[in-house]
Parts: sequence; structure tokens; C-alpha cells
Amino acid sequence: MLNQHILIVDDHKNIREPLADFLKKHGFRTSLAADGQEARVLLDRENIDLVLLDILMPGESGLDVCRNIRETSGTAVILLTAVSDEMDKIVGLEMGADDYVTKPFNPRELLARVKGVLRRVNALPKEYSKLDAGSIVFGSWTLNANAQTLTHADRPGEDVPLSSIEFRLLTTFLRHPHILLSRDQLLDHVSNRSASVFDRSIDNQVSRLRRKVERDVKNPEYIKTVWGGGYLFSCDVVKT
Amino acid sequence: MLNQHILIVDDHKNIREPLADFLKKHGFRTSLAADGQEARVLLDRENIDLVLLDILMPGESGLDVCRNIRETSGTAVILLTAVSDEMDKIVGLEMGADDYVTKPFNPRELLARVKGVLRRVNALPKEYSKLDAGSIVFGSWTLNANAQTLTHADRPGEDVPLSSIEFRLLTTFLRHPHILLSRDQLLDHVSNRSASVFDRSIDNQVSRLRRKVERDVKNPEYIKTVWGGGYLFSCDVVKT
DNA sequence: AAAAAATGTAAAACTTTGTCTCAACTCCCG
DNA sequence: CGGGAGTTGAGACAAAGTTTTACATTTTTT
Repeated sequence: MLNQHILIVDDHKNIREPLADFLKKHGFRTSLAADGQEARVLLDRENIDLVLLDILMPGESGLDVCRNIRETSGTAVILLTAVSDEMDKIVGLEMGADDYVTKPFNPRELLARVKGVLRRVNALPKEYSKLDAGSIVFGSWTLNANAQTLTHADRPGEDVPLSSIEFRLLTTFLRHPHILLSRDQLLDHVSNRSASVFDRSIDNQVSRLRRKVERDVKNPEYIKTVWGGGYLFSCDVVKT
Repeated sequence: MLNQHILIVDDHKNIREPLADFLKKHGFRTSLAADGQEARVLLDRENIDLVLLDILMPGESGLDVCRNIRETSGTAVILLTAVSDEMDKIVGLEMGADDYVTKPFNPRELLARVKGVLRRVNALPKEYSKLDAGSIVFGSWTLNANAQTLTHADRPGEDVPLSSIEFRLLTTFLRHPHILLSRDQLLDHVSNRSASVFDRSIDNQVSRLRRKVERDVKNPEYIKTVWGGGYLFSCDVVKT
């Protein structure tokens, strides 16, 4: 069986080496790094499935390493942290670790969390299916994903062009039909940013998209508003 | 105020009550259950965001409860488990808990994990339950859940539009027919908040819904008032 | 029967959303 | 490099949805 490759990043030799032995005994491959720089090199060279990362290290903080990993790869991360108040910080910072374990840790628990995270990560649906190619039918519309145009069933040959944000907004809705999507989530999918307090750009884009898609903009058939919640695409979607 | 609702399931009173106090102090709403059966009832009636679930309980195992929760709703689950070997089993069983905490637990850590799970879960698009798609018949009305409109049997083609809250209020009633629902429960389902002392918003929403649904508002046929208790939807519901 | 408690609902107050305008920006094209 | 068409987000204001307030009405209690 293919065994998973874990990178241990900790500045204490007497922590990382016994830990590596323990994990090897349980069927994992391991690599070791003493600081963030070494970790980066190994992450680049090896095919790492999961990183066990000490937060408190001399030099570059583990949190920075974590953020960096998250930005450059999809590798799973479990943080090792001293008990105390750090946990609050971690949760608050939202730097996107998959889990964390408090020191001193029980090896059994660490092992359980490692397995849990790997299972979760491997179970994740491969994001962005083929929705972005070919054509998708919803209601009386067909989205031609390659051309980024819409065709109405009653007016074949007459293509409605979509701007790039309109297209991304629509594909986001098509990927998540019948589900409430908050403005934050939409903004995130559409332009990779998070909303400032008085951000109305999603409302604007929804308004523009409705103008193209809805028969009656006042009584939308496809894109519903959920007051205080966001928007809801309420139409079945058929991939063809 | 918007606060998340946590259900604590544990057979030891001296665990679940202090835990509830602790969570309340940190701004959560709590409900308590001593076993799986009680838990099920509360999960059905209340609008629970997260379940803290003891695994070792007399009678039905926490794992069964967990599996059940996962099959019937998208509610998040954190397992409470004794240290020992149980963890391995849990990981192996993959019954899909979102996290777990080993007993005896550090309240700080529990709180951090609760917040972490809620953050993760809330970032995910929330699946609408099956009741919210398709159409539901009650009395002479049909609710078109996709379109969020009502159609009267005598006036087909003539759709009565519902506002977001009217729609949520009605689906809450339809999910729990013939059961007394308190204003608090309704408010929780309808807008994720708990009532302030002189909150009359549910009364208002009921009043408005009645205007749309009832033939004679003075003698309601569907939404009955239970004096001192709340409201009761007294009509059979057929999912089609 | 009077007092107290709870409910119904209209209207005011407030919040959130729709969309128009406009300026900034991008992308072509010559 | 500059001009023009198309796109995008901010601001403003109107419109729609929701909650609060206030008071009349109903139900229960004493």
C-alpha cells in the first residue's frame, strides 16, 4: 500500500526524532526539518501529504510557515502548540490549519488526529469538476462554458455574452444549486477577496446577472434573495 | 442577538450542566440531553448548530446517535471520548464527526474546538434539507419550495409570493405539524436568534402569514394559537 | 367583575437590498 | 501611445423586508 508522507517541523531534535520513529512504526513515511527554511525545501522537493508543525520555533514563526504552505499548496497541516492562550490566537487567526494538538501530547491522540485529517483531506471532493467546460442546462437556458455565453431555448443561435465576473458568479450558482450562499462566499468565489463592511459589489453583479437571465427581474425565478442571508439559486442544473 | 445553539448530550448531570454554564458564559445557547433518545427529540424540535456528544452512554451508543445525525441533517458533531483505545476505533469507524475532545478535557481547548468547527462549518455552503425543495401540500394549499410561492387548489396558476421569513416560518410549521412550537423555537428556526424579553416579531410574522394562508384570520384553520405556549400547525402535510 | 397577562396587528423605525450613475480600470485597436 | 468600448466597484438613494412600539383586544386569574 502507498503510505503517506509526513513532514515533521520542530526545532527540538528530541521531539522530532522519537515522533518520526513512532509514526514510522505506524506505517508512515517521514521527513524532518528543524526550521521553516528546511521545511520549505522539503515541501518543494518531496511529495508531502501532511505537515506536523511546531509553532514556537526560533526565527520564522510556525504560523508564517503554515500560511505559506496554505498559499502555495493544498497540503494538510496539524499544528503543535503549547497549551495556554495560544489556542485562542490560533482559532482567531484563521490561518487555515486542519487541526492542532496541544503539547505535551499523547502519541495515541496525535496518531488519531493525523489519521483523521488525512481521511478528511482525501475524502474532499475534487474541487471544480468539469462544470467549466462543455455546456450546462438550467431552466430554459444553456450556458456554453467555453464561449462564456448563454443561449435561451426559445432563441437558439442568439447568444447572450457574459462578462467574466458574471460568468464566475453564474458558475458558482450552478455548482451550488438549492443552497444558500452568503455574499461573503460569493465574493470569495468570484474574486478571491473578503467583503468590507459596505460592500455592495455582489448585489450589483447579481442585479446585472438577473437582467440577463430572469424573465421578470422583480420576481426572479432562478436567483432568489434570502433576506439577511444571501442568494439562493433555486433551479435544477443538468450537466451535458 | 445571533448566537449559535449547542446541544450537549451526556448521561452525567455533573458534566453536562457545568459545561452548559461554561458555554453560555461564552455566548452560546445550549440545550441538554441525557441520552440518545432525548437528543433526537431536541434535534428535531430545536435548530441546533453543533452537538457535543458523549460516546459512552447507557443504552444507545453515542456513535449510533452520531451516525444518525449525519444521515438526517448537516449538523456539526464534536465527540467527547475517554482517552484509551477508543480514539482508534473512532477514526476507524469514520462515522463522520467533525472533531473530538478527550476526557477529561480542558475547557479552553473545548471552546477553541467548538469555535473552530463552527467556523469551518459556517464557511461551507449549507445544504437545504429535502423539505426545502420540491412541493408540499397542506389543506388546500401547495407550497412550491423552489419558487418560494403558495398556490391555492382553487386558483391554479395564481402564485402567492412569500418573503424570506414567511417562507422559513411556514417550512418550520410544515416540518413540525401537530406539535406546539414556542415563540423561542420559531424565532430560532426563522432567524437564528433568541428572543429578547418583549419580542413580538414572531407574532407579527404569524399575523402576516395568516393573512396569506387563512381564509378567516379570526378563526385560523392552519396556524392555531396556544395561549401561553406558542403556535401549533394543525393540518396534515404531504410531501410530493 | 376587575386586574393581570398574553395576543393581534397597524404604523413607525430600522435594516437590508435593488439599481442608477459615475469614475476608474482594462483590453483592444489602430 | 491614445482613444473607445466594455467592465467593475463605490456611492447614493429608493424600495422592500423586518423588527419594535403602541395600543386594542382577548383570555386567564383573583
